[in-house]
Amino acid sequence: MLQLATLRNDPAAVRERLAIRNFKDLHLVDEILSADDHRRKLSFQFDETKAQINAASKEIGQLMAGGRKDEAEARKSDVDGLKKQLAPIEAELAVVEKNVTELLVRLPNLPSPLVPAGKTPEDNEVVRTGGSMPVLPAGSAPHWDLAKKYDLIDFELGNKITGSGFPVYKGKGAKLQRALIQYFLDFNTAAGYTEYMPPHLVNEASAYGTGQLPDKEGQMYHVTEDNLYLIPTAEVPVTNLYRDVILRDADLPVKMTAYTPCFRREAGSYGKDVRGLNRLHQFDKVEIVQLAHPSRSYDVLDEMVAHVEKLVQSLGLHYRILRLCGGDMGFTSALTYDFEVYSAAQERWLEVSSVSNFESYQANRAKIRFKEDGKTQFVHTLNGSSLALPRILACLLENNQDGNGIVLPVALHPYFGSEMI
RNA sequence: GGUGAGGUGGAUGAGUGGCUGAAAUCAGUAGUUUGCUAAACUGCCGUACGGGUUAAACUGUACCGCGGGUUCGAAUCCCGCCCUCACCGCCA
Repeated sequence: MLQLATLRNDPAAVRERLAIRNFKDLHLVDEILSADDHRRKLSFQFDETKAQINAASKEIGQLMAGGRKDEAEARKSDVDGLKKQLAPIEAELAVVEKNVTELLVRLPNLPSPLVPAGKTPEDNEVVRTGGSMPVLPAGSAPHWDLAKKYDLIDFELGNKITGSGFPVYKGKGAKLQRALIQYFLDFNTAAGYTEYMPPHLVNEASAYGTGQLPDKEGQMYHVTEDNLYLIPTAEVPVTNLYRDVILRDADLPVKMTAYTPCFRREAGSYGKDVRGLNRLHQFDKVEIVQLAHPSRSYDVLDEMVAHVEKLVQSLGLHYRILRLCGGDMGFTSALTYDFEVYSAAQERWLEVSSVSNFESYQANRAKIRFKEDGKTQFVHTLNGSSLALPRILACLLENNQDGNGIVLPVALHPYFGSEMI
């Protein structure tokens, strides 16, 4: 969530920034400020009254010790009166404090100045394009046909044992998944990211820490029996490794990478978007996460984008990098770059990575801080996919089909053990 | 799942009603000194929200797993919850 100080310092600027992402409830800014004002007044009253009570209590102790019982009793009745005053203040303060937080959580992050105005994906800015447009031979097929032809993925079996959106990878299909995961992890650790294998279920505090709760409650699978959530991305457990931690400035940046399956309910999705590997309830992804010094976070973002770009390039895919417009950006992000690769058989771009700077928005929720020159402040958190597997696989299959099989990029040969499927 | 023990500041660990926001040790940090791959000594060293100040200094409140209760006063007593550990049971 945003820091109250940000709102207090320049509410007009906050409204202006929020307008970039077409945020409608701009009145929340003033509501929060006046609620906070109220909070501060009550808090002051509470503190003052409580100070009197504390002082009196101390005195009573001394009077009792000195055997001056009558005076002590008199002071006790003073305290009684103060406590009667305090009760309503305390009750109201609790309500107001809760109210301030609830309102504040409803504000999305402020878009960085680089974010273009706009409402829909069409308004996203193409930053650059790379690789070359694949030319397919006659009779080429979309990946769901190829997956069947080469017996790589069995969607029907997935339907049978779980449901749609839960594919079963088989034989070389399964091995290719494993090869991709290992290749991605090696690529990331070579760039200085520490590899983690986190739990795939998280508790409520973790889901709140990275902003999945309360906004995206319905998007996660919820194990109600134990009140745990299946992770929608490794970002959640990995970022939360540092929840409630105060680092030293010398510790920054913290660079982490993890492979995990990701679970998403994707309520409301339908149509050709969900065909084959395009949109799944369970998929595999390798994620990179960094905790950065605020003054360096945009350099770090550029570095992460360059890192993912090299990885995409090494797979020989035609790609483009988009700077998301205000209307298309995630709730918690300040600036997001999406990577899309071109699916030749489907003739459409597929998102395979999303690299974002959350500035202090997540850090404020998760209380991830660092100390510099004696001052404690929030880190900036960043993360990106490096990479999500299904759509990469879709493009690899479609773009590299030559009638006899699938020609794999050189980078994967040592991991897959052969050059073709 | 059963039984028992326990959750205190970065770590270890004292603290069973007021002198404790919390001893001591370690780690960290600033400095002094002697000097050689380090030792000794001294100071500082939790977080949040307020008041105050140009900024400090200074100062108030809350927090000893979480929530509630008893009391003039709670880390300390009571209740509920969560978690951890040990042993047993089960089991990859």
